Amino acid sequence: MTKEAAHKEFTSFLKKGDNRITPERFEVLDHAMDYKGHFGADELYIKMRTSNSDISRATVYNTVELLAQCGLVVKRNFGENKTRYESIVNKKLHDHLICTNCGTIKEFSEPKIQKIVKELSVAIGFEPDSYSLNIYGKCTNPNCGQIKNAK
Amino acid sequence: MTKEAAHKEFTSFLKKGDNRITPERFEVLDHAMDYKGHFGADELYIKMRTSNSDISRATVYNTVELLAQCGLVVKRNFGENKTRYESIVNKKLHDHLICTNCGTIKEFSEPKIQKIVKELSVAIGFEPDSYSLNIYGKCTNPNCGQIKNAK
DNA sequence: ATTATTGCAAACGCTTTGCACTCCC
DNA sequence: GGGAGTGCAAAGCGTTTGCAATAAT
Repeated sequence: MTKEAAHKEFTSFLKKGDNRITPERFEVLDHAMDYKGHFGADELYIKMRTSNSDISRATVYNTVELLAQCGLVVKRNFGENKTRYESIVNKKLHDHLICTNCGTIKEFSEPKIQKIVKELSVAIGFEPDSYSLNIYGKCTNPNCGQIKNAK
Repeated sequence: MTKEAAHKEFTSFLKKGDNRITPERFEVLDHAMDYKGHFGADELYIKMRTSNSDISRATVYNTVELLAQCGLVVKRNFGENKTRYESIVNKKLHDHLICTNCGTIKEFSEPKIQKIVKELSVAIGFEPDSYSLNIYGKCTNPNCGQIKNAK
C-alpha cells in the first residue's frame, strides 16, 4: 500500500467517525509507516521528536490508537506490559514466535490457523475481529543463550 | 490437584533450583490457588493484605513469578499492559475470547490448536514451551454493549 | 555463619489526565 | 465561533529496585 492510499484510507476513517483532519495525525501515520518492525507509542514519539517534529506525546498516543482502530496498524502485546504497534502496510497477517532466552521475535504466517480461529469463534458464538497468537520457547539461533541469558 | 500436591510440587521445584523454602512462598501459593479466575500480582497482594497476611509487595511479585516458572500458574496477557496469572490447578489448557465491547473474557479449549502450534513451531525450527491465543471480537451476551460501551 | 529472602519505600517506564491554547470545521 | 484537537506537565498505575533487617541452610 502506498502512502497516498494510506492517507486516503485514514481520511475517510476520520470523516466517518466525525474526527477532524489534522496535520499531526498524518505526520504520525507517515512515521508509523516508515517504522520497520514493532514499535511502542513512546518510541514513535521519541523517533519523531529526534527527527524533526515537535509533536506532543499525547497526540502520538492518541493517533496511534486511531490508526489501530482504522486498521492501518495492528496492536501487539508480547508480555512486556507495554503496547506495541506494527504498520500493516505491505505486510500480510502473521503470528509470532518469541524466544524466552534471547528475546528474538520471529514472524510466521499460517492460513490454517486463521481458518481455525474463525471457525472456532463462530461455533462458540463469537464475532471475531482479530486474534493474537504468540508462541514462547527457544529459538535455534546459535548465538542464543549467550545474549540475554546473562541477566 | 490438591493443595498438598501443589505444595509438594513447589517444594521440589524450589529445591531443584536452590531456592529456599519459606513460609511466605507457600502463603502466596495458597492464595493463588484460591483465586477464581485471572489475577494480577498486585491484586493478589491486596487480597492477601486485606485477608490476614502481612506479606510484602515485593515477595508476592517474586513468588508469583516462581510459581509461573514452576508451572503451577500460567502467565497471561490480555493487552492491558499488566501481567495476569491464573492457577492451573484443576484446569486444562485453554485459550481466550475477549469481547472488545464489554471486556468479558470467555475461555475455550481446542486440542486442534495445540497440535497445530506444536507442529508449526517444530517445522520452523523452534522449541515451543507455551503459547497464548487471544481472539478479540464481539460476544453474544445480550447485555453486552450497554455495559462498558458507555466510556 | 553464610547468604538468600524479606519488607519497605523510593524509583521506574509506559500511559493517561487536566487544563489552557490552538485551529479545523 | 464553537468545540475537537493539541501541547505540556503532572499524576497514575503496575512493576522493579536498593538496602538494611531477617531467617533458612
